[in-house]
Amino acid sequence: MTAGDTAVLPRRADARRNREQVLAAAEAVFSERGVKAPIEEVARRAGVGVGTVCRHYPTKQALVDAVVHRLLEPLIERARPALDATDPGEAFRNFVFALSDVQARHVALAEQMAYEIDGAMEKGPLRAELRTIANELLVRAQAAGSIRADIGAADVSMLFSGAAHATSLVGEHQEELRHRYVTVILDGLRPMGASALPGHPMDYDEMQRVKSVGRARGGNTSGARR
Amino acid sequence: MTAGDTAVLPRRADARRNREQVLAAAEAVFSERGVKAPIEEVARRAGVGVGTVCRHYPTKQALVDAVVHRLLEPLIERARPALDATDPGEAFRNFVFALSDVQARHVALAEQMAYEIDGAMEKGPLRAELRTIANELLVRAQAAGSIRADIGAADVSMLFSGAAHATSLVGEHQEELRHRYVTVILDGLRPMGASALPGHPMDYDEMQRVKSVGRARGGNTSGARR
DNA sequence: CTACAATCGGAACCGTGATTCCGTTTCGTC
DNA sequence: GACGAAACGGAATCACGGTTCCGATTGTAG
Repeated sequence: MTAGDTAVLPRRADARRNREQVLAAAEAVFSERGVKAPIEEVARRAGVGVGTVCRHYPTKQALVDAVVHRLLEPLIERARPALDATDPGEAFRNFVFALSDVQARHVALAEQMAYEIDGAMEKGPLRAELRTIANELLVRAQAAGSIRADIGAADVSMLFSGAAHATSLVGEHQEELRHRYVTVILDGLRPMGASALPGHPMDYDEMQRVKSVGRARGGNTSGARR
Repeated sequence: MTAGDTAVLPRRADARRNREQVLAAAEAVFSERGVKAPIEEVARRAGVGVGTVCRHYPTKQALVDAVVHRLLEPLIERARPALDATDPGEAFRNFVFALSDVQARHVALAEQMAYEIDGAMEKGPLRAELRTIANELLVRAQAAGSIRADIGAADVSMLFSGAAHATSLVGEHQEELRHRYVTVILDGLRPMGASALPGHPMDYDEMQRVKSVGRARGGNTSGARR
C-alpha cells in the first residue's frame, strides 16, 4: 500500500514505530511552520533524537518527499472514483475542492519541491497518476460544456494552487476562505460569457518545460532586466 | 518624494550613489532569485562590498523593506488617477492588472514580509494608501454593478496575489500567464450568475486580525491536529 | 537470561549567510 | 595639495541548521 517508503523497512519493531512517528510529526510541523522548520523541531515533536530522524530519512529532502507522498495518496483514492461520476462538471468541481484542501496543507512543501529541487516531479508515479486523473476530469467537464474550453489542466493547477497558497498565509477560517476563493475561480471557469484569454491552454507537459526554463536561471526570464 | 528612505541620507555624493545602486541591485537580485539570495550577491551586482550594503541597510529585512517600498510607489502613482475614471469597472480591472504585475515581480518579498516578519504591515503609509485606493476602486465597481457584491478588498488581494504567486514559479510566458489567470478570476468576480460563496466578504482590517492569529502559532490554526 | 546487533540520542562538525570591525581609500573643504 | 571625516572593502565573527559519529540503550533470537 505505502509504495513510497521504498527504502527497506527497519527490521526492529520500535524502529518502524519511530519511523512512523517521525513522518507524522514532520507532516504536522511542516504544515504549521513550513518546510523551513528545523529538523530538530520534527525530532522533538516525534519524541526522538535528531539522529533518529536523519537515519530514517537521510536527507531533509527525503523527509519532505515522504510527507508529500503521504498527502497525495488519499487524494488519489478519493479522485479515482470520480471518473465514473454521472455529472462531469460536478465531479470536476468536487475534485478541485479536494485538491485545494490538500494543497493548502502543504503549499510550502509543494512549492519548495516544485521549483527548487523539483524532486518528485518525475520520480513520483503518484504525481503522474494524479495528473492523469485531473486531466481526464477536466476534459470530460469541458466536453460536457461545464467548463470553458480555453483552459488546460496546468492552468487549473496553477489557479487553484495560487488560491491555496494565498489562504495558507492566514490563521483563521482557512478552510472557509479557501472554499470561498475556489468557488470564485470556478465561477471564472464557466463557459458562459467568458472573456477572451491571452495565451493558450497549458497542459502539464508544457508547464514542465516552462518551469525548467525558469529553474535554469533564477525565475524571471520574461521581460528585460531593469 | 522618496519618503521611504527615512534613514538620514548619506552626506557624501558617492555614498548616495552607492545606496541607490545597492537598492537597484537588490530589486533585480530579489526578483530573480527570491529574497533568500545572499547579501553578497546583491553587493557583487551593485559593484560594492558587503560592508557597504550592510551599512546602508543595517539589516537584511531593512533592505527588503526598501525594495518593496520602491515597488509600491509607482503603483500608487498609477492607481490614484484611476479613482476619477468614468467606468469604475474598467478602472478596477486596470488596477488589478497593474497590481498583479507588481506582485509578480516581488512575490517572494511580499510573502516573506506578509506572514513572517510582517514588517511594513503597519509601518508603511504607502501600504495604507494602496489599500485605501484599492478598497475605493472595488466599492465603486461594485456600486456600478461591475463586480459581485459578496467580495471584500482583502478577498481581492488574496485572489490575485495567489495568481501572481502561481505564475512566479514558471520561467517563460510569465506575463502572459499572469494576465490569463487574472482574466479568469475577474470573470469569476462578475455579478452575473455568481455562485453563492461560503463565509463573508473580508476587508483589510479583518485580514490583518486573522493573519496575526496565524502568526502567533505557526500558520494552520483551523481544523484539529491530526 | 544472555549476547549481539539494530537503534537511539544528542554532541560535535560543517557549510552557509548575516552582521561587525577595522585598516585603507576617497570626498569635500580650506 | 593637505587634512579630517565619511565611506569603503572584505576578512573575521556569529548564529543557525543539516549531517555525521559514537558511546549507551534496547529489542530479540536462542
